[in-house]
Amino acid sequence: MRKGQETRNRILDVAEAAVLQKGFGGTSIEELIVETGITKSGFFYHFKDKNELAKALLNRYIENDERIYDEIFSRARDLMDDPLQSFLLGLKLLSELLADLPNGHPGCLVATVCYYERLFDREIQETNRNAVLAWRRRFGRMFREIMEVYTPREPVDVDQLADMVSSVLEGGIVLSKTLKEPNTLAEQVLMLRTFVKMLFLPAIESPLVAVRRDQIYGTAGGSDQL
Amino acid sequence: MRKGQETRNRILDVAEAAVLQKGFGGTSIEELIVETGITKSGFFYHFKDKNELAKALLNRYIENDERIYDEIFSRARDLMDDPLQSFLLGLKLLSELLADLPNGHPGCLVATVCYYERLFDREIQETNRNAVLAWRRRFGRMFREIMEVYTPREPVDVDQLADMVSSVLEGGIVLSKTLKEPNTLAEQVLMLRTFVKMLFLPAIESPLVAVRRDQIYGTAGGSDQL
DNA sequence: TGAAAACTGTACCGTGGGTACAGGAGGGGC
DNA sequence: GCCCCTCCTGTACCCACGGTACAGTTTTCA
Repeated sequence: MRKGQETRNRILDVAEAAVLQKGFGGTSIEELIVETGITKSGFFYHFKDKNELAKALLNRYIENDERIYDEIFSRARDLMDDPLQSFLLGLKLLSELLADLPNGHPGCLVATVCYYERLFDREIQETNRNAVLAWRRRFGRMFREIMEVYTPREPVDVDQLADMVSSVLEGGIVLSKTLKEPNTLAEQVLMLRTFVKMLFLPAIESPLVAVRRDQIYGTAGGSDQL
Repeated sequence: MRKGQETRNRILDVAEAAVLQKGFGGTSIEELIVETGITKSGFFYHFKDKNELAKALLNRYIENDERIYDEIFSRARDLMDDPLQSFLLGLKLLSELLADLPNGHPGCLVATVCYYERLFDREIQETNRNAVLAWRRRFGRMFREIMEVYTPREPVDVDQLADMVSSVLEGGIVLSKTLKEPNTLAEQVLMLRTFVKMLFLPAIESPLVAVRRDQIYGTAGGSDQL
């Protein structure tokens, strides 16, 4: 039982890398079994067909993705008490993590599935949709918390704001991969951070404003701390 | 000569729709010739292999894409004299155009190629890279013009800012397609517009602005003008 | 030690990408 | 009226890949 899981995971590891580079249609089962070091029969013992492989791949990817966001933003939450500062720190940590990926971000499976949709069954499409909705809820929750304390400079819909985080990440990955510039993704995340900062931290300067708001958030020194 | 081009374009039309839904690997030549109403030999008369089809598809897509941006932003330029107002109008027009697409945005071929890269030759990858660089130059040019008149509230790199436009578009497409919510893409573009607006149109209202640069950040009340 | 789990090996099928030609319809230029 | 060129059709064939079927073998662990 343990051995089986191990092999299964090895297949998934190899498959994930291949699929992110070549898409599902471009990845052959043949190459997966060669690289994993098993036989075709062995492969079909673990996954009854390619669709089932995709399902397992996507679920594992989403779980891992969620875990990373959990870690980063809960760490940021521990370090900063203020929800906005905590979120801004989270974005900074995220951008650092992305910048440290040795070969750049390998790609997002959600996007891969999105551009392959019609060949998968409803279940996978629903899983993918739910993953994006989970991002919306995650970041939406954070922005709602922020909005309990801060008033945005411009009127914004919380869900749309939350989606902006996902958009910039997905788009940043595409740009980074296409340009073969690993940094681009990290830079885009920092750009998003600038957006959020500007949206909630009014430029001011004017102490008149802050006083009336029964909260004064002060930051010292240059404008680019976490 | 005219007849040939016509057939070729029909193949490309069918292929583009199919590829955006199922990826290159998921699109069979068989289905293309059935839907186009030609024979296999006919297909290979126009394209010597799938790679050449991809090349033609990508080039046509990019050309069309550029044409659309040219139209939108030059129209905006005609209507507004100020570079910032013109750009903001352009984003508005773009979001309206995207919102009016009957079945939502069909997907971006640049992203499709990006997630399929390894199976194409260097030429296609370079074409794709150049398309993204062209976006960077296009929007970068616009932001540089804006910056001759306006000073951004936060220090930003022009190229990174330009890339933000591409990121939000690419990411918005992925979200929109995955969620099956056509509006999401248009909303994301408007969100980006909000970002640009905030970045260049200083908050306003306090003539005291910048009194003290070693600042006190407060939160202001309702502040939702352009 | 024995049953279940985790495979291997072999053989076979259909589909799809691709090649190789041979030939035919239709139009334009001479 | 003929010829040539473009734009195809038809046929036949090859290999890679996804997938099935199933019999047999090794490994694991209770």
